[in-house]
Order: sequence, then C-alpha cells, then structure tokens
Amino acid sequence: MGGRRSDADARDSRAAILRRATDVASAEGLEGLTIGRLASDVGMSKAGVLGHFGTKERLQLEALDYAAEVFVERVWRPAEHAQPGLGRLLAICEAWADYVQNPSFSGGCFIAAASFEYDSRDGNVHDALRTVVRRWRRKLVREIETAVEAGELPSESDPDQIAFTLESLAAGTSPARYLQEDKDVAARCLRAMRLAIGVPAAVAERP
Amino acid sequence: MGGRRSDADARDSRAAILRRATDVASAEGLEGLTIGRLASDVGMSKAGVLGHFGTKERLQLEALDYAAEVFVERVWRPAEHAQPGLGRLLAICEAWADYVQNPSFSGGCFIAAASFEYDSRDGNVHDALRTVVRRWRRKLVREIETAVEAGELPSESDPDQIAFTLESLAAGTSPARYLQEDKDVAARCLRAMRLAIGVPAAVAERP
DNA sequence: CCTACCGATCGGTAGG
DNA sequence: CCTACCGATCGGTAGG
Repeated sequence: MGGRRSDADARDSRAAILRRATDVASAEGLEGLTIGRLASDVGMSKAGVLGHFGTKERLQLEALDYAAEVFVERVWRPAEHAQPGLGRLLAICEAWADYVQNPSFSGGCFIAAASFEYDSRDGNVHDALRTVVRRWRRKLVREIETAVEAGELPSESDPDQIAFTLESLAAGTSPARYLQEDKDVAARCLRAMRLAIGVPAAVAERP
Repeated sequence: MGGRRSDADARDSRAAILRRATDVASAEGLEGLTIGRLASDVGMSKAGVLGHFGTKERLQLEALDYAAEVFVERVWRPAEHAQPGLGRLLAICEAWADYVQNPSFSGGCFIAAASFEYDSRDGNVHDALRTVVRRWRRKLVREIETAVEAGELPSESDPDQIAFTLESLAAGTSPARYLQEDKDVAARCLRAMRLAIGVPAAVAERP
C-alpha cells in the first residue's frame, strides 16, 4: 500500500471520491462534507483525498458539477426525444416528479438541497449553483414558449410564471418525502405540475 | 463583568442568544451553528452561552421552537380573524407569500431551511421538525375542508393535495429569492397558490 | 498516494 | 457568568 499508482487507478479513485462526496453532501450538506470522513469512507488518507482536488471548495464545486450531470441524465435525457413543446414539457415533469421521489443520491435531490444551503451565502459555490439553476430555468421557459407558440397551451399562458411554479414544486416536494408521511409524492407533485401548466383536459386525462 | 447577574438579566441574555442563534441558523443551517461564534456575537464566553442550554442540541431545539412561534405570528396570526373557510385560507396564503419574500430571519424561512437540512437525518431535531410541520399541515387541511363544506370550493377538491401543493410552493419559493433574479416572488407564489386552490374567478379577481 | 504534522476550532466540563 | 482546560476533529501542508 502507499505510493502513486497508475493513471487509470488514480482516475478510478478520484471518481469514487466524487461519487461518495456527492452522496454524503446530498444528506449532510455541502458544508458538512469533511475530508477526514470522506477519506475513511473511501479507505484513503486525508492527504490522498485532498491531493485530487487541492481544496475543499474545489471538491464541493466538482460534486456540484457531478450532481448537475446526474440531474440532466435523470430529468432531461428521458424527455429529450419527445416532441418539442407540450409533449416534451410533460415528459420532463414526469421524469422530474419521479426523480424527486426516487433520487439518485441518498439524501434526495442534491441541487435542491444545495440551493437551500447556499441561497443566502456568497462565494464560488453559490455562484456556480446560480449558474446551474438559471440554465435549467431557461430550458424550461423555452419549452413552455414552444408549447404556447404551437397552440398547445393557451396564448395567455405566462411561461416565466409556469417555470417558476414547476421549480418551486419540485424543490418544495423534496422534504415531504421523509419529513411527512406522504406515500406517493411523485403523483402529487406531477398532479400539481399539470395544473400549473394548464394542461388541456384531453391531455391531462390520458393514461 | 463576570459572575452571576439577576434573574431578569439572565432571561434577557438567554433571549438574545436565542434570537441570534435562530438568525444565524436560518442562513448557515442549524448544524452550522457553533457555540463559539454565537458567544462572540453576543459578547459572552462559550461556557456562559452553553450554561443557558446545556447542550448544542437543546439550543437547536429551542431555536426551532422560537422560529415556529415567529412563523405562526407572521402567517397564521394575520389570518386568524378572517372568516373560516376560503377567506381565511386566502388570507393565510397572502401572509405566507409575503413571509417568503420578506422573512423574519436574515437567511429566509427557518422552517423551510431546517426541513431540507434535516429531512434525511434522524434524531431529536428531525423529530421536532416533523411535529411542527405536521401540525401546520393539519391546520391547512382543516381550513380547506371547511371551505369545501361551505361550498366555497368545488366538492371534488382534494384537501390533502391542495395542502401538499401550498406547502411545496412556499418551501420551494425560498431559494428563488436570492439564487434567481426573481423580483417579486411573493406575487408569483401567491398566483401559483390561488391556482392550486382553484379559487373561483370572482374571488381571484378582487383587489 | 502515505505519514506526520500545523494552528484553529469544535462541543463540552471543572471549578469558582 | 467567567477562566482554563479537555480530547477530538477541522482544512491544509511538508516531504517523501
């Protein structure tokens, strides 16, 4: 044991650290991450862990990037090939509601948790988070606008308002999973999302 | 300086510690609270601060109690004297949306932040939080039921679904204040709440 | 990638 | 309510 291993091994252990860091942070918070705990989790020394990232902040930023990739994979990817407009928007909502109930990290949606943790701090993590959240917001607004332009949603629809509501619903649903007795938050969340979008009855009623 | 002061003085400094603790925790998290920082903020020694509460956990629990009282004061109290049913429900939503935009603590709504922080931990703080959140949920559901029974809302309304949606909206709106550019989250939140309730047009359009 | 270490700070206690 | 202290742990560095 000890000493530098091959580049491939180094990449593997780096990835393992990052996965573990993201999972821990989803439950305990990005600020609650500690190098020492992470080191013992992955069976390395503190210096070994820190060597991959330099500082705790860089580790936090990389964990955020990783979580953002997972979010895109879980929420955007399944909807990507649906028809642009209302069809894709509803596919996004379905995947999103499913993600909220069945998240990829043990503490729930990392992005939502980090948003709460850093909304009133400043610094590089706050800024990076803001960028991630805004990018997603723009994607949502554009999809809603497409649906309105295609006549799939009423022309009086307010895309910014709808995007705001969808985001609030997805974020706000998270703590209900564990803190409440709610059995099927995905169904509840999706129902609320459809109402907010103003889905025409014919579409809302389909299986 | 030094030595035990009068009971009244002791109560005052206890209250000052609690106010400060709640404010700090709203921004940095209940877990991020430290006795040392709190002590220097209020101009006391660590032992002096801890003497009032015994342990950090008791301090956290008391901060939660205090924040819950403030929440009731800001969100329930202004609506208390409105007519039971839809009138009171809408008054609650107005006060709630206002509270989200203009919270009593510098980090935003303490309850929402703590819900995220503790949803996937366990322990006494988690349990206490769960109690607070459930009590509020029941109050909401009852108010919605009253409105339905009075014929102010459609008889097909689902009180649990509506209460769930209102809570998710209020909680999820919090991070939008700082993390997004959103100017008037109170108005957006309130609009989303009214839509979720299914407020009859005549009521929704009033000033 | 390790051992060995740094100063700072953590929650909490003893004793007054 | 203070000073003085406890062992543990923090993020990070030196040196190999």
